[in-house]
Amino acid sequence: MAEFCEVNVIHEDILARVRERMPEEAPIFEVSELFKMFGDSTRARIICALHIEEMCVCDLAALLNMTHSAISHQLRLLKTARMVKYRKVGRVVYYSLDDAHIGEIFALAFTHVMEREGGTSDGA
Amino acid sequence: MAEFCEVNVIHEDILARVRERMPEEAPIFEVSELFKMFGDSTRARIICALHIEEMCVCDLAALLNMTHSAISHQLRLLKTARMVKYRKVGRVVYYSLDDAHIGEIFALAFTHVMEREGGTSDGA
DNA sequence: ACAATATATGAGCAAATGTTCATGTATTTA
DNA sequence: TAAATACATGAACATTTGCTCATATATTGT
Repeated sequence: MAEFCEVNVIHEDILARVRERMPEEAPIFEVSELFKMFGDSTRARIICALHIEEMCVCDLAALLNMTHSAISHQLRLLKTARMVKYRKVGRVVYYSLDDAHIGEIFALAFTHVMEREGGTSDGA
Repeated sequence: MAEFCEVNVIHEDILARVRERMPEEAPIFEVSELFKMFGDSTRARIICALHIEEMCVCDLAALLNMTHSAISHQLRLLKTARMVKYRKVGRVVYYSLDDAHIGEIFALAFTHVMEREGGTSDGA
């Protein structure tokens, strides 16, 4: 029974090297928050749609066959995560992707998934 | 009171165009499942570490300051999502990223986050 | 064979998440 | 001004998630 030294690291060398090159916790946390937004199929479909064209809440609801409320809640999250922007025309609010990177990241992941299992190469 | 037609689509033209180019639901679902794996800071840190070097459960637990059990549970999820692979040497199990794409996707998102708010450009 | 070690896993639990429902706000039209 | 429309949002609720704890399995060393 080791009563004093409970430090139980198998490979100190590996650990040292990884610690050296490991990024700060804060940016990793932010990246995971960004991915979290992609990580729900409703939001993923919204992003996918907005990657094609600017849309209003009503059209998104019709496209995804969901209530306006559900869409609106999700858009609020995407807005907070700075992934979508909007412009108001009268009482209609048009949403679009806030940054080209958002579409790129989604497209890269889509390609990965399609390559993984001989997909039908649908354009994303 | 419209009693018959409850179809309430604002922009039929936009909707038609988006429907035309929208990918199937199944692959979008898979992409969101993939992103879900990135969308937790513990898993994001694991992926980040394995992007640097192959590691065993014990070392990962030490690096991230978490229990072996927690790490093991997360590795099981990553394994199921085909994001990590492993090799056994005696009773030690070394994990590494299963596909180069995984690292690419993470790196791209990391870059996006760092560019967004003048980060310290830590290599991911 | 037995103890120690490295990892895996099921159950339980608190916290987070996504939807619905009801209601509020802003804008347009009659 | 009043009704209708497009959207936003708080509360409630069921589901999912991620951790801990206990226990199981496999491998090594004595």
